[in-house]
Amino acid sequence: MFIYTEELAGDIDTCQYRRMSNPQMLPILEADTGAETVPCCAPLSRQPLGAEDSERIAAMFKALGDPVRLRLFSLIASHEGGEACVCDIADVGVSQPTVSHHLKKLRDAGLVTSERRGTWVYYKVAPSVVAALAGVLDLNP
Amino acid sequence: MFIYTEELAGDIDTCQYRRMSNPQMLPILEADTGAETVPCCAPLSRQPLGAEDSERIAAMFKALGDPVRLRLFSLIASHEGGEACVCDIADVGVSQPTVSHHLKKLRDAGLVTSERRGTWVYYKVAPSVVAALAGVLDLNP
DNA sequence: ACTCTGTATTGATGTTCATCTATACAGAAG
DNA sequence: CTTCTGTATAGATGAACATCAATACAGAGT
Repeated sequence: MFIYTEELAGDIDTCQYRRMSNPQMLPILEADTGAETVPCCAPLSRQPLGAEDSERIAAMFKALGDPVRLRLFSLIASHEGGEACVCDIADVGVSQPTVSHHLKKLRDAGLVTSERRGTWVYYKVAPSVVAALAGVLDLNP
Repeated sequence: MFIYTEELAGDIDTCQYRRMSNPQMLPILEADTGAETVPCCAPLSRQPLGAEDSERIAAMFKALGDPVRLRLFSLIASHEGGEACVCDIADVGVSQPTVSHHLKKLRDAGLVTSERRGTWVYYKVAPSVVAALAGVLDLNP
């Protein structure tokens, strides 16, 4: 399932890996930049997370830990191109300011990025961040 | 990455799937029973989650959304056999009642199960639940 | 300039939550 | 039965959070 760079495995918590289904290396960079790459860790079944890694990764899980945010995220992810206008996904049963608040939280967690195009704002998933999160959960490295 | 039962895909949110890396079907059952099987959904990039599915799955992400709980979970998952005594993982910087509190939350979320053996209590991961969570995050179905 | 629509921010409010101390419970060993 | 150790529960407290109404901001069109 995982191809894991063994030279880093026992050395430090933060290390590189790549998924077989999405074979791209993930260099270590800042998460909240919304860039292509993210810092991540070995699957949880490999080695326990350190205190700092736990903080960083838990923040991403926490962002998905609200039903409204998870729904918004899934609406973005399942939209064509992994991108959606706010106007397309705003109907989740809460007020418009609350939708905006939750989208900001998803953005701050590095799970989505936003871009204004004229009147509308488009949100898209940050694929490698999410792949890294899924990788952390992988129990069969 | 995913083999997805297409006959259910467009029909309803809750549907069956299996992972290629862990090729076992996951029939639909209760999550908090701690059983082998869990109810889960298509990857988020397939279709948006419904309101009820969002509640259920967000509860699992929320359980991993605290640094202490994520560390405890990783300590359990990375222990040999995916199982650990509380005494082995209790050193995460908070008091003993707080550790117990967090372990209960992980158990209530269906992510771990617990078993008393004599004086000690052992916690182990619920693998299919975690695999299902990882599957939900998969962006390349 | 003015207005209209889409999105973000501010400030307030009630709820949830993480944490602690104190205490209770369970099993083992005297 | 009593004591000791490991784990869980109860209750309290301060912080974080989800939500909303009101308001501000940004572009587009008239």
